[in-house]
Amino acid sequence: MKNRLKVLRAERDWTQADLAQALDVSRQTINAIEKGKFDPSLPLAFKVARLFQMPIESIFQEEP
Amino acid sequence: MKNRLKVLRAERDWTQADLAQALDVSRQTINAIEKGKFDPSLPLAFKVARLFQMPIESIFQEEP
DNA sequence: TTTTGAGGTAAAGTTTGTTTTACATATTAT
DNA sequence: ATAATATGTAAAACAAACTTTACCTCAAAA
Repeated sequence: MKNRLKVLRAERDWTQADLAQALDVSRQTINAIEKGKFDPSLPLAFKVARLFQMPIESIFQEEP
Repeated sequence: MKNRLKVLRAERDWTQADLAQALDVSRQTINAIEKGKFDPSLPLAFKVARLFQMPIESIFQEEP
């Protein structure tokens, strides 16, 4: 799975720590997701979508 | 998280085993998700959405 | 009335997601 | 040039997702 977290963060000038706090997860979790180490859980993906107010599919995408 | 798997299955007259096979997971996984025992992973949610050709949010919903 | 198919469940085990702590490197501000 | 902030990473531990095996109940079919 690819994701646009880094870009969405940049658009808002948020740090990984900022995003982590907004989502109530650790900064390492954000870093790991951004670096593709693992995918978020579905509940966390929903929180991300709600935070950015866009569909999950426009933030996370299956890799071809 | 709530989900509409049971209804989507029923509309297609699919068994839990049918759906499990289509998604390449075990029947117990489908049963557990339908019964709310746990949420699917994000990759599995994407497979479900692709199979039913609808957005993740129209299949899975955060509980109020 | 026996068999079959569908759904529910449980235990044990593996894999994946997440936290905490900790440190290292890079970038920015003073 | 130094200090502070942002990012990358790693290990250990725990939690959640998923598999396999196995068994049980119920309803419908044969």
